[in-house]
Amino acid sequence: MTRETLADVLDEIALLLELKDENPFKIRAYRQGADTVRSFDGDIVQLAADNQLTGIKGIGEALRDKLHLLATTGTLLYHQHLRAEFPPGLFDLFELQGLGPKKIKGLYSALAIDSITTLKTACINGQIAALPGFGAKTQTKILEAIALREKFADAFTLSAITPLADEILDTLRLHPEISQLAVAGSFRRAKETVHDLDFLAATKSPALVCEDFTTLPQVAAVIACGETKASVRLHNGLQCDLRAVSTDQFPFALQYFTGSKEHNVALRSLALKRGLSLNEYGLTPVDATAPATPLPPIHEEADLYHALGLDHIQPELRENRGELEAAAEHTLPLLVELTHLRGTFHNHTTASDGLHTLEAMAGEAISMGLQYLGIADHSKSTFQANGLDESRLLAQVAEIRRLNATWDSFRLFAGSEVDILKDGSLDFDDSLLSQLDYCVASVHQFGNLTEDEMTRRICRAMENPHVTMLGHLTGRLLLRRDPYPVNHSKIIDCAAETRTIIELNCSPLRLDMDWRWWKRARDLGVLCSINPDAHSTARLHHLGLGVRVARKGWLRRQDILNTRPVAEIETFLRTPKKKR
DNA sequence: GCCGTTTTCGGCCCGACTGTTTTCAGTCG
Repeated sequence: MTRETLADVLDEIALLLELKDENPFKIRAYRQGADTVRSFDGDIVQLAADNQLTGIKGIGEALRDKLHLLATTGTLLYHQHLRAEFPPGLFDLFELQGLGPKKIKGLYSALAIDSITTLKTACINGQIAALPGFGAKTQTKILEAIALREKFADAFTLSAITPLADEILDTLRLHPEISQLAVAGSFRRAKETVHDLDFLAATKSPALVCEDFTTLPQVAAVIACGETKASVRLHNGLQCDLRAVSTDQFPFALQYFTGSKEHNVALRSLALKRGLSLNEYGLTPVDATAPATPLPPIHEEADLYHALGLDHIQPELRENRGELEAAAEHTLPLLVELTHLRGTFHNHTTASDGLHTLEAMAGEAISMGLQYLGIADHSKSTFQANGLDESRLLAQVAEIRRLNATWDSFRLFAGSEVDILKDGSLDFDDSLLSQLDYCVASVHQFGNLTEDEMTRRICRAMENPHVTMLGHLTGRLLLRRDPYPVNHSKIIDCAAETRTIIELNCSPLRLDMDWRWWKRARDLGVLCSINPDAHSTARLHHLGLGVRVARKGWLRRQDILNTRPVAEIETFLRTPKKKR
């Protein structure tokens, strides 16, 4: 039983209850339960098995008992019974844009439509347009949604759409009727993948701005265009929304459209407790007749948070994972910034599978204003990446020592990305590792082990006194390859115990360890190293992406090894691991 | 189903757009 399974079952129950037209708040409770399970800091599967799920916000008696049953027996009768009422293919229909529970249920009961295939056939035969509540347009839109799903099943990674977002921002900035402009949504919150881009414009001519937005050269199709809102689909399949508001409304709208939905729901509840109603246009007293305490003027987002008695919450933190409570108690973290970084570890050169030489990589790091750069080419077992054997590694170490003598205010650290073998032993023996400045240990093979085996294997590697840090913890490639199963809690505990640093690998497809685990690691005193895993000079610049993700994980300057100046790093690496 | 500085019952965030409607339901964010 895994955390994902627990959460998926709760989500599926929510869907089934929606189909049954159940109480929407009950449905929400299951959804929130699923979110809580996914984001819980700790071994929630074990807690559920031990029936220890008490005092967790969002999980009450009913969910606690159901999760306990699931974790101990692997199934849940309540879920099974609900499931038996509907065919399994119905779930796929929820992925189609424009179809929700009501319509799906209507399709099922009227035409026995129970899969995307049967739906497509019914559309082509014109049966959908004839149904009450449906029509010709709906039928066309369903066919479009099916085609869209076939073509673009995936979300987009944060880094993949950053240039596109910038491009559109640059164009919109030239619009004479737009006075303020921003991207909001999950992009602004630095989610690792995003489904759309949300643009927000302040203007006196909202309808005109919306219309002009739909004529951008990147636009392939217009989904909707109204007086204050427009939605388009770009040529690459990405949906982009624009909201046009007044200058006065801008800070409220920016907060609102940045989300997350969960953060906003919680924030609006908080406002209600203060007798205030919050929406994208303003903050107003619920009871207009009651004597109003005057609200401070709100010119920017920070003013809005202050008006609700909170410290300003940075966009990356707005996931309803404790940031509202921390803002009320004035204990929000002072988040790390790109300018804090002094160097970075885990980078490749032409010696293994990198594109650029030692000198070129060092040159780029120097031009970026860094004080040091850690080299960590692959070890011999990763033969497909031209991993270095003992003699080639020692030659590289000698070369690094020679180069270091040529610089006054920059240095390379000689390391290795040493393979963690199947049993948790390392690709090089201790006598060789002890000659390096540092060592990154990573898994590159046998990704199909069980969670227990994988966790034990990684923990064994961390117990080695020469392993400075753990590389890309789960091996995931966003939207391409699932993470291999590991018990994050146990690995973080082991890292704390063995004083092993965990890498935040900021290669755009990895962003691994996942941001959801960093706060826990940080609280246990585990240090983070933001590493680009750069295979070329250009990829060193992914450090900026790494900082955004680190911020999302609540990390401060002091939580990150490579914010330290070079002299401190030298001392740190010379200090025996146990005393670090 | 969850929750509590309106506390064990009665609330639970809020608005825009579309399509099929003739006053509004459904979906989305």
